[in-house]
Amino acid sequence: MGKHERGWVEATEKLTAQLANGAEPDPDLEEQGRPDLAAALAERIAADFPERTEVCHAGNSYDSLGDLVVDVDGAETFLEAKFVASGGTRANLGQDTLTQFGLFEDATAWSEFREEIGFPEDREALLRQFDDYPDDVRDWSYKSAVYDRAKHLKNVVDVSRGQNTGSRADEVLADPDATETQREAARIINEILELDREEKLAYFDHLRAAEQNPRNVETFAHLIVCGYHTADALREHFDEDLDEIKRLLAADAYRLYEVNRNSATVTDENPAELLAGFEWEDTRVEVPEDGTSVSVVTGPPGNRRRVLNIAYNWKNKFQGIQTPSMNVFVPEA
DNA sequence: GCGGAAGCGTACGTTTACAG
DNA sequence: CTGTAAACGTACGCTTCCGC
Repeated sequence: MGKHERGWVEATEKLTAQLANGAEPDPDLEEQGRPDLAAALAERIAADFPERTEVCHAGNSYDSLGDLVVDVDGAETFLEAKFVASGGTRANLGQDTLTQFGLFEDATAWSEFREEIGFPEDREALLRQFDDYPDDVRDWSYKSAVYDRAKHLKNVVDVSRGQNTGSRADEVLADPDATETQREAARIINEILELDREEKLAYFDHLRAAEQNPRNVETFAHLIVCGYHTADALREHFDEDLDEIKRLLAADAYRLYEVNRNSATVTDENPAELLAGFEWEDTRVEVPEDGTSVSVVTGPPGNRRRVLNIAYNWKNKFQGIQTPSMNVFVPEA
């Protein structure tokens, strides 16, 4: 959900609370929010908590977890509500999230690491090897100079929608009918892909050598599993709330509700079940020798479990070009 | 046990909004 | 305008399943 959508989301959350309390819904909120989704969620809360005495909107207040708090005779359950357009609860995070939130001590951020090893210069040198760029590609003083040229190389090898750029480059190189220009573009694409892979492996070597902060790793994992999927949400809850989250999970007092924006279907998830059997001991980020994603693992040697997978990716164009990012997945089983 | 279909997790692309 | 975060879409490719 985009940051631009906070407005209607919050209005819808507040409406949900009013409806679940059997109160008259505020017309302003009905105007700003999605009354249909609020009604669906309120109905579901009513069904799940028939003995409720009150539902409060917790808001985005920094000292409260969840979006809604259901009171049943003084016992509170915290609900995090997500309004989604399609399935999947994965998070996309900024490229430097793990170092920003102190999962590693004294480790260089990914963005900074690339600068230090001269990745941008190496990439530029590779892009400069092609000399048939159109006139409108921007000057090297713009970051977009890289994007424009990469885009052009993709056009030259003719990558179709959804096609993996590297596989297409391989096809071109294997095609006896490909032109020299196409081969040159394909070769450069592949060299940049390789450069990026090397860069990631080198960064992982760096991460592997760094000290970790187990408490921060544990906090990060809990927040992700509990539905805090944006940098802002992580920031709001990072420092203070781990113990509270663990208390709520142990007391089975925390739920995630997902409302589909199109169908108004409500599904729920109990993070406590997702984490059932986890022993929060020796929690750390496992950084593989040969991959481009890391895992948060926890538990003693005999009962080591994977909590999250975190992939280091670039969105847009192809790997090594435009938007470095981290995709977070909760492994299925 | 073999080849193809189906299922599924992930890799990575596009779109959109917004800050500066 | 440029740069970027985040939501969302989609298909690759690794299993697993299944008919033979």
